[in-house]
Amino acid sequence: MIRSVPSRQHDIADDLRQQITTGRISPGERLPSEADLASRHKVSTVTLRRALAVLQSEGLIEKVQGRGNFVRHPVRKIVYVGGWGTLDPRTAAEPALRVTVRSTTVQAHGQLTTLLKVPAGSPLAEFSCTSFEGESPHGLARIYIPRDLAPAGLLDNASAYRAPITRFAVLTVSPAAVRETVCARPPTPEEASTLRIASAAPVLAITRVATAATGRVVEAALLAFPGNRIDAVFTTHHMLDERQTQG
Amino acid sequence: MIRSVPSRQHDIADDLRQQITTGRISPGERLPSEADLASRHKVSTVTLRRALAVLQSEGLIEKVQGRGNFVRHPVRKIVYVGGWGTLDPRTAAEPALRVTVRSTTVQAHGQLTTLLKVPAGSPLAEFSCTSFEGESPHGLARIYIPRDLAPAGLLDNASAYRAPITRFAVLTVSPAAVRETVCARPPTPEEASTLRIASAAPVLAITRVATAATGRVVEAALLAFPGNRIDAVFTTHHMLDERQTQG
DNA sequence: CAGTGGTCTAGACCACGCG
DNA sequence: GCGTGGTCTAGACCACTGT
Repeated sequence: MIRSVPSRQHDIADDLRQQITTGRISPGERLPSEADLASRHKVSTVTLRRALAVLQSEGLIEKVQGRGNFVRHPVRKIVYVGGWGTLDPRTAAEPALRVTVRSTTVQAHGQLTTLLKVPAGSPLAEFSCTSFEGESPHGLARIYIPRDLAPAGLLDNASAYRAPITRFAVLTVSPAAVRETVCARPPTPEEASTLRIASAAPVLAITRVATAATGRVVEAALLAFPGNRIDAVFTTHHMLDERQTQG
Repeated sequence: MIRSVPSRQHDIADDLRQQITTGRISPGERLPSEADLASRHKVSTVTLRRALAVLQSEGLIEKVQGRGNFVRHPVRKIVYVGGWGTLDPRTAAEPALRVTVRSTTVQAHGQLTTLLKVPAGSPLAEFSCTSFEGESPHGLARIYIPRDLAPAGLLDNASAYRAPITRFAVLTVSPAAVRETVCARPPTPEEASTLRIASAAPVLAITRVATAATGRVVEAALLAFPGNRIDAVFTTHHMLDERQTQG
């Protein structure tokens, strides 16, 4: 058995997890201070903090320096719908989320030149998006579009734009192809603080490149979500020109 | 500035990361013992171990109890190709990987009944796959197929099966639709030990459900990869007017 | 200011791997 | 047995948040 030596930190994590999932501690509520919890469970602060780190990596609690540890609101998993495709019913039923959008113009550099296949220095419209679910942020995006393709209105009045926020979509036309690359990685310091996750908690990072029928790349998006708060769903339908042996 | 107080653990992590990425410590090589490193950097063992945890969560090192900390082989990112689609050129160029496959018959239960849309207790063929890149494991899969759809030969002679291993494909026919759900989460204890990652290091978990044209679910696969060692790529083509021909 | 989390120390003991 | 990593302690000091 792997758990032959049940570590104190996991015992405590299990105990607190129980209290959270059974509702004995309500979402939004503050946990007792770490010093309290440590003395209650008769462990050192280091051990107690490791227990909390487990819960944080599971997305159950949120740490705020100087204020305390808080139970996150019920893990209503956000659904990211890949492929610019049809909307999942669950997405349509998404609760109201707030999205802040800030748009600027930047020059292509580094990775962006590769993704967008433009020379360095090309003017790009950059949209920095952060979405919130109530208080807690739950998504980050930087979307880059060649300057001449950016919808004019957006640059002036970004806040008026109401988009399918789980996708951070800005384009108004459907591209011919979308390639999305997904990986799990530790958050950058900026992401960790913005999303209120631990530097140990993974983010689900999605790099989305949309290409027009002409082959021109019309959008590159760098998205980051708290790994435990999102499911990215990709649906692929196969044309019937392939052999279909299922009766 | 976020780094106003550059923590010792990050300084050390940065230093070691430098030595690893510049090749001053070779892949496969063992790092000095934690006690050594701690005294060299003049930090406590706890702090040094936190520094190593950072590198581990980045997939740079591998900890082996009783033996030491080892530099992982160059992060050759595995590419998981979603959607049962055409193979990415990079996938075709994948190095030889070893895959172990163990097949058994189980009865549908829990989540499986939902995924496969079969009643509890239905006979399923289960394929437990582990793939290795040299020494290090880099992927886990459990694939479930309704018993009557399982290729007969596989059940008897699984080892003979050589499949596109980055996809853990078992089906020999293309399904009509594939839905893949991706999330990042902490590994289960089993995954952590099999993949040799920390319990804090995220796995990229992919749940794949393949459906035939009839609507019958012909496969459910639960995949887990070390988050930092894989990119999952999903490509969606939109054929609004143009009938695409891949190629 | 008091209370909280964030980082760190200088030890200790245990479990594992290997000769 | 010995060296290794894994867990833990009982403090300490700093940075942040609120009053």
